[in-house]
Amino acid sequence: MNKHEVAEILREIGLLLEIKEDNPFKARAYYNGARAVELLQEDLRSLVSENRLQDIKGIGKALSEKISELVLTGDLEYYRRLKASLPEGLTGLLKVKGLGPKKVKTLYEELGVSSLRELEYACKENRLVELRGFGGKTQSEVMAAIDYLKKFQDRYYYAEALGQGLALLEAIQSHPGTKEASLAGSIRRAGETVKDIDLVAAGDDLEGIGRYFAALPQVQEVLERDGNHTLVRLETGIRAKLRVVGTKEYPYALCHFTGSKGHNASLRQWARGKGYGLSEHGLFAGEKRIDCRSEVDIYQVLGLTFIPPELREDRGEIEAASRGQLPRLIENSDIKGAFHVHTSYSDGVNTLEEMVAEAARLGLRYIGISDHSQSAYYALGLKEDKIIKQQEEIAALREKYPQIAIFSGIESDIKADGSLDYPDKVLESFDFVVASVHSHFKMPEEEMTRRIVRAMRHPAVTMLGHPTGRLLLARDGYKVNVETLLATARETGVIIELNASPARLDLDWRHLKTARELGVMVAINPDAHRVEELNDVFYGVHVARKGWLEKKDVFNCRDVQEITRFLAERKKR
DNA sequence: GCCGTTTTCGGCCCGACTGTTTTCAGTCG
Repeated sequence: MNKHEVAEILREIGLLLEIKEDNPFKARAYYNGARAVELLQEDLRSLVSENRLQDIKGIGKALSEKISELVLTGDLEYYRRLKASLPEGLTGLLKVKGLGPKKVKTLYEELGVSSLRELEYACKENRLVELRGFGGKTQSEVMAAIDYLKKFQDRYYYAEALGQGLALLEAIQSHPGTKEASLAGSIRRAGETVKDIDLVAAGDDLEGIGRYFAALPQVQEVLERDGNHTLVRLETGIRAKLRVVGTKEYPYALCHFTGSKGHNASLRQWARGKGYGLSEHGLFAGEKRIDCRSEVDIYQVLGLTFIPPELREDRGEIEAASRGQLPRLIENSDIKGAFHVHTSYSDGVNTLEEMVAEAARLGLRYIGISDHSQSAYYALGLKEDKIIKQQEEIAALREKYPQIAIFSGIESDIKADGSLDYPDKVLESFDFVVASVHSHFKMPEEEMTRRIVRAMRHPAVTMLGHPTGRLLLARDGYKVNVETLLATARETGVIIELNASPARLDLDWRHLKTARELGVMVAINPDAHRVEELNDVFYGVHVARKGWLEKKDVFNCRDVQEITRFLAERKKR
């Protein structure tokens, strides 16, 4: 059992303990333990076998024993008994706004409610009002929350939210009363999906700015409105929330409302350790208020280098900042070219020349064309005659567009047994090969991992495309052991794709950090099927930043000579 | 359940909000 699975179980134990109304601090100890395990730099298994778990802050005798049991046997007696003592699905009730562990416990014990459906029914029967700590309002809130869950549980792609967020930001900044303003929340942290657009602004006329925001043309409905906080639904359906504060409070409010929740908690804990109290209103040393003009100041007073918003996920960034070891994150301007581009030879909308011309217009120094391979018949995968034709056209375009290097490649399906889609001789005719899974998604994890590892070991393979196959907001990826894939990448020199399509953003940023630590090279690929999608590469940059990547970790930040040399040398192996 | 240049016992991040209370518990971000 790996550290993420262990952390997941510790976290669930915390939730179950809260519902069982055990000591709340005991539950917190499990949450802290989960976090500590997730942030481990060292191999969990060695810590267990060398009996050193208790050296880690947040893990004492009891947790150490439980973690060992999980790692060694893959099971935990305590967890199983705890789970069996409560009905399955009870934790699902926590998703209802207004319900926490205590109320869930009451609902279960008094009414026997343990699922959303039962809860909905109990509300209709007017059963909640009689419960201690509940009342008429709670019941109607719960009913509304269930409706809400059913209707509006939708989240949005980062890419679609970002454009709208920036438009709102620009509008707020243009208001004469606005002194400063910024995106906040998960959209500022570049989360792969977001549920709403958070904004924070500073000015003297709090009321006026809020009113102005609520009256913007893209606002369809004002959902909540009071002194300094305005929640609206935009025409597109997405919600946007603006908070306006005084100029002095702005840096603290921005920091607070940027989150993440975990980062805030850890930052406050860190501040407390330094003798400060931190909240969205200020930074205090006892009664004395410290004056900070910006987020940079706040972090500095706390002995930390500035932590870019993308990194504020409570994954070791505070510790790294305290040691001055935060990465120097990649930026849009570091991108020199783009691989994994489709054309009308297969399922792309634009022609080869149109894609090349657009890439040149964007100032890219190279482009890597990779249409689908022959067994991807649904995507008009290329038969050998078309490959020859495309390669001839590429040769001609190289003459016509000397300002941009064009690499000829293919996105080869990884077949069920892990073999590739053409004979070696054909594969060798490309400058590069992206290997991707497009079929047989439902294999068991071990088999899928073996399949992909076999493909990665093929000498013609340059990159592994969308490593987990997930489609955000639509389907989970196939089951695969990403750690093994990364280890294989390290061993074979295969580049791991960060597929920058807004619906994929795959490999997930949580794994990118591991890739970086292993020294695995990452390519930020737009997987473009039309000219506009070449720009998607920049959404990938946001996610790469979230994964702690620097310019040097990213293949397509290299200049064209380096790329040419790299690809030539790989072919010689 | 964990932890200690404030503590080996008595704390554990902070503040706002809500609805239920009659001084506060629970939830949220």
